[in-house]
Amino acid sequence: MEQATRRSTIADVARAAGVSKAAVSFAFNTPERLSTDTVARIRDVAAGLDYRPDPVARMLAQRRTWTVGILTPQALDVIFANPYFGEFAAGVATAAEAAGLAVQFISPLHGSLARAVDRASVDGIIAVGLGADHPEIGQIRRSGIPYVLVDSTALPDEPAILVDDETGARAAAAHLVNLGHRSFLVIGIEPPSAGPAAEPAWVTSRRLRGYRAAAADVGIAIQDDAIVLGPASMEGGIEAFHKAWAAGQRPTAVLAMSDAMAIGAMRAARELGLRVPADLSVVGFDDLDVAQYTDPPLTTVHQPNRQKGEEAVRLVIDGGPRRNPLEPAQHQFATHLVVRGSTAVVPPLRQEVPDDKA
Amino acid sequence: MEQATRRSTIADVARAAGVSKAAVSFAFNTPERLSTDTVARIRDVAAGLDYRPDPVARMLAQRRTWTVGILTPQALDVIFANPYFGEFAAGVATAAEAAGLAVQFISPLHGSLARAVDRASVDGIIAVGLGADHPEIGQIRRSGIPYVLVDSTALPDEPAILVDDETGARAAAAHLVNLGHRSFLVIGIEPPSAGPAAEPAWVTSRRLRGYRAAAADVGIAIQDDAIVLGPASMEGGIEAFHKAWAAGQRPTAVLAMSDAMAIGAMRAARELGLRVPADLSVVGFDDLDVAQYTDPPLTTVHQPNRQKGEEAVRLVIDGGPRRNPLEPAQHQFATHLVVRGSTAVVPPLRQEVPDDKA
DNA sequence: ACGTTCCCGTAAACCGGTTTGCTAAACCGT
DNA sequence: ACGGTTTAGCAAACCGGTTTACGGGAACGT
Repeated sequence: MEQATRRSTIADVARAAGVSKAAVSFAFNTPERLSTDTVARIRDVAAGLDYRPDPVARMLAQRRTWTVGILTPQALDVIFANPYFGEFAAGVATAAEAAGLAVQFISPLHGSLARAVDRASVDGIIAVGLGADHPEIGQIRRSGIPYVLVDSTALPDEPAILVDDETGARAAAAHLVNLGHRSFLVIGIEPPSAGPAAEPAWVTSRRLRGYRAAAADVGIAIQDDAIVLGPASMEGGIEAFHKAWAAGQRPTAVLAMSDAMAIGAMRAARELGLRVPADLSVVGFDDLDVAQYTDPPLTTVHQPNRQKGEEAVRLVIDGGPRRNPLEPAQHQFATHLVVRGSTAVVPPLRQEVPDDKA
Repeated sequence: MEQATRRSTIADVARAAGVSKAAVSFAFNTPERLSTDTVARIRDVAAGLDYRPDPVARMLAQRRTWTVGILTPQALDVIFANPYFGEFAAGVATAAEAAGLAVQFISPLHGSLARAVDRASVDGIIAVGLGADHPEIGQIRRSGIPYVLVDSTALPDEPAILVDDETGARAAAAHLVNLGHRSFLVIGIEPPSAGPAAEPAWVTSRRLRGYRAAAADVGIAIQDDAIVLGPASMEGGIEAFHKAWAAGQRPTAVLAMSDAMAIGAMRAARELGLRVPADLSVVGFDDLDVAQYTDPPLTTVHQPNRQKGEEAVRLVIDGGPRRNPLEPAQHQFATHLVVRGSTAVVPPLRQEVPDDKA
């Protein structure tokens, strides 16, 4: 029982093969610099010692980590609770794998995102859902590491993946308006940290603008008390709906800013004896895979979750210090409404609500 | 516009502060070794240069990466398609964060898991869903890195997170049997690689044993043509059900080995005009969060997905070379059936099927 | 006044690779 | 036979930290 046998290093291999460390390195990385049989011999010896170059030492020497980080302001457990993130991460993973990159998650360490960023050894950062005013993005900007912002707002030339939230939201609300709905409940995503919920750039605000625009088209104003915020999860959706209901809201339609919350809202509504969509229409946002499998299938605003992830990797990869200035630093995706079964015409009894508050 | 300003190193700080590199290092890691004002001065200078110790160099010197890896035999995009994995990963993330560890995903790189493992710089590996015969786990064993096996089979003393699959599966099938069902379709998870689907240790086999045991209690045998395999995703469930249906299977109940597949199966059944649970009962496995939100809510076998992840981290953390031998290397979790709305008594018309094949 | 201890800080080795000259031998054409 | 070019391989610097061994001086005990 020898104790945890120290892994063999490049020096061991060099010694055993009677060559220099450099030769061993070449044998693996630049074989054409050596004669074929030397390469073969070295590789044999290496295999015999089952030598495996230490990835960390390699990273240090090359000053590349071959890793991209996904940065999130929330703890990973809340992040993973929302399938949206899974789909986005799947996209990141796909593109990363193609580029030979590993994926690492960076989330607050003992409450501090800054600490986590410091600890992280990555070649690029994909920051999702950080408000533009978030202090950490300043830290990242200074650090010189390539990064890309996702689902947040960015300076005009800052690398970012954007989505046309407003148009999508507007389509969602317009759809409901066309079905005769006039009484809405908006379920929004609360901002990650304690930041002011009203930062005009936050996703919630953008989508809200869309909702309001469509409502305004028929002379309806969405009051502040018809807006309830919560975490983007199914539980969050349940709580949000119950809270609104308890506060006396009796909407005929729900505009949820995330499918997870929409699903939760449907559930909560059903618990309260409402049928969806007969008594209550619900529209989500994201178009998750599951949205097709809920019952009723969820009407929602489609955004290309996986593609966003893939594109983010691409942007961050050649988004180094001196990017090709011809290539756009930002990539905006379109959104569109997908009508499924969770929306229907306004229930007859509620149809005539001449004024919002008469 | 100076070019990508090189980040300041420990040497820069040392020079600027008029001390040695060692002092700088101490100032951050072992401040008590220095006088308080020296520490303060160094920290000031460091802050001024916004010095941030290079995590990679630190890893090399300490020979610790402060990272755990989650190893999966499938590509990450398919992994993330199953919410089960998200919940498990959430558990891992929670425990990792508490221990100050980062989380990295290790999945096949250009088709090779071995290559991915070599590239990965982690202190411990959580391998999920690898068959015990998978060659890579040999590689991991040899590498000396602490690891823990999840959802696979392990040698008696090998660190592993286990789940009582058989009991849970048996409960699921027994529930259906009690409702009068006699004609089943089993939807199983296909093994990751091209390995023989029949490796007796694979999850699918364990759960199948449970199903068969309960069926045998009433003299029913589940034939091989009543078993259909597919990837553990909603799409996989849809395809599986359609395939079975096309092959002439007309079960009154479906035993799915994953909730994702169960949800897909419900969907497929509905497309074929079957009502769940009136015409067809469906039982899943996993008890995902979403299982509560499908309609009908899914009857399923509960397993503690998040806890499994948390416990895996714990095991791998102090599962180093010389673990405390008193502590168990393996941790087995119990399972139990959660009855919701997707199961009901067998439809009257199908009630009398005297012999399986008369 | 002197040996001992303690405190503070330094120099240098080290972690395990990669990469940059550089040299000695082989090859080449004339 | 000879200068010029390849080719194959080596030595050493380097990446950016951590850690061990050691030394100088102040404080302490007697």
